[in-house]
Amino acid sequence: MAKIDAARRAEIGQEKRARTRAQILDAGTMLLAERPPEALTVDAVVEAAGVAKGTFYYHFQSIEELAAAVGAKLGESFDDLLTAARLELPDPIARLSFAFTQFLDKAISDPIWARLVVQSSQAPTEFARGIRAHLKADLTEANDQGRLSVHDVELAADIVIGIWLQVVRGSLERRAASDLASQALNAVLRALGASPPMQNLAVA
Amino acid sequence: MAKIDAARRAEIGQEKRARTRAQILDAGTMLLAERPPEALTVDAVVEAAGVAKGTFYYHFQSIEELAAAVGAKLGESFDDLLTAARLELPDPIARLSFAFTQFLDKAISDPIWARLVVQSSQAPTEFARGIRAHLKADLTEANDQGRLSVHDVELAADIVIGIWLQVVRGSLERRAASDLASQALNAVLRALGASPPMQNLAVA
DNA sequence: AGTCATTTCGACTATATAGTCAATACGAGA
DNA sequence: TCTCGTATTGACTATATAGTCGAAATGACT
Repeated sequence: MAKIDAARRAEIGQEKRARTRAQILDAGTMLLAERPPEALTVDAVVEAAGVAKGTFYYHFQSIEELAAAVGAKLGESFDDLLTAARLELPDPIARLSFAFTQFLDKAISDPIWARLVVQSSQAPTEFARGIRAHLKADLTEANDQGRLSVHDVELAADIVIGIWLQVVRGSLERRAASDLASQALNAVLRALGASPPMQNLAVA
Repeated sequence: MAKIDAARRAEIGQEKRARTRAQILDAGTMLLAERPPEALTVDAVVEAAGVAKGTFYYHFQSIEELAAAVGAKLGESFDDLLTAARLELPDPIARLSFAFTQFLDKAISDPIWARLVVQSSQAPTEFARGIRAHLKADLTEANDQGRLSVHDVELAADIVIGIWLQVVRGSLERRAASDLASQALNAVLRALGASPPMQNLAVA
């Protein structure tokens, strides 16, 4: 007897636990891509994840908590797409353009991700506010440099986000044209009254 | 006895019936402005409408049918805002601009309507397709006149709709600036690469 | 006041979904 | 093989929602 290493025991379970949690999270991701959280049932999740009902409640307190976890994961995916750009591009419009294109390319190549983002855009979540905050920072900087026709930053953000979201919706319903991303980006820049970033960056 | 006029009887009930149906429709409109149809329950509707459950099923077969009726009513409200413009404005860009502004003004002055439209934009309904069809017709005509930079009509439609929807969302969360509508319209026209309509709208 | 087609009501049964918990399975180390 | 902390299971109770239906109310007309 004697030695009962609690920490070790917890460690042991961790892998199995993490795997099951990931299963549930993936199932939730898939389901939340096609319906709003209000219409998501625990039964549907456990069936899709292939686990028992009790297991769901062992990992999450409620559907809302699962939805929050999915939202957090989604937020990370956005950060992943951005980190490279944020450091290397000093020009705010170039940064904005790069991010816009990155996100759009991702949406076109990963429809489930795209559907999830579109669904999430309905009820402003934490990650959505983060994205908007970054965008507004870039827009403010560009505006301070006198490079925008739209001086209202909130409106400018709505223009960028609005076009992006609707173009993504369009790409989910119709086949996306090959030059859709650059076409959409140009439209955004024209809408903002911003000239395209000077030199060609890695945008092309 | 003798005379039992069935047609007359039906006519009698009509007024009461119409009133109750309108109550349910209004309640459904209010509730669908704040949640998606998948999350709407019959109990919630009948409570909001102040009628018994059986009454709901006497008028509608299901929540989906109610949602469709609300959608149809919404479609009519769009048509009402358009009919004046459609006949009097021969210029497609002027027409588009007028409609955009009309819809935006309506959204700003009627938040419930705005919320309902935003909610409805998630799952493309019949009326949404109608709006888009009209828009595409105007855009096609303008493009045929060589007045657009965006030649892809689907993309052009997504730009207009996307900006509109997101600006409406913004106006629901923040206070709308006084010149929001014209600012947004100018952004749309720039995005499309269309010069603003000539001076007076009454002339081509 | 009486008649009767129409409308409304709400109690009732079905079913679906939420949330709990005692029992079981798992698996690394003794 | 056995122990024991952790993870998983699924049957079970609660509650919520769907959908039905006989009874009651309504009101124009006689």
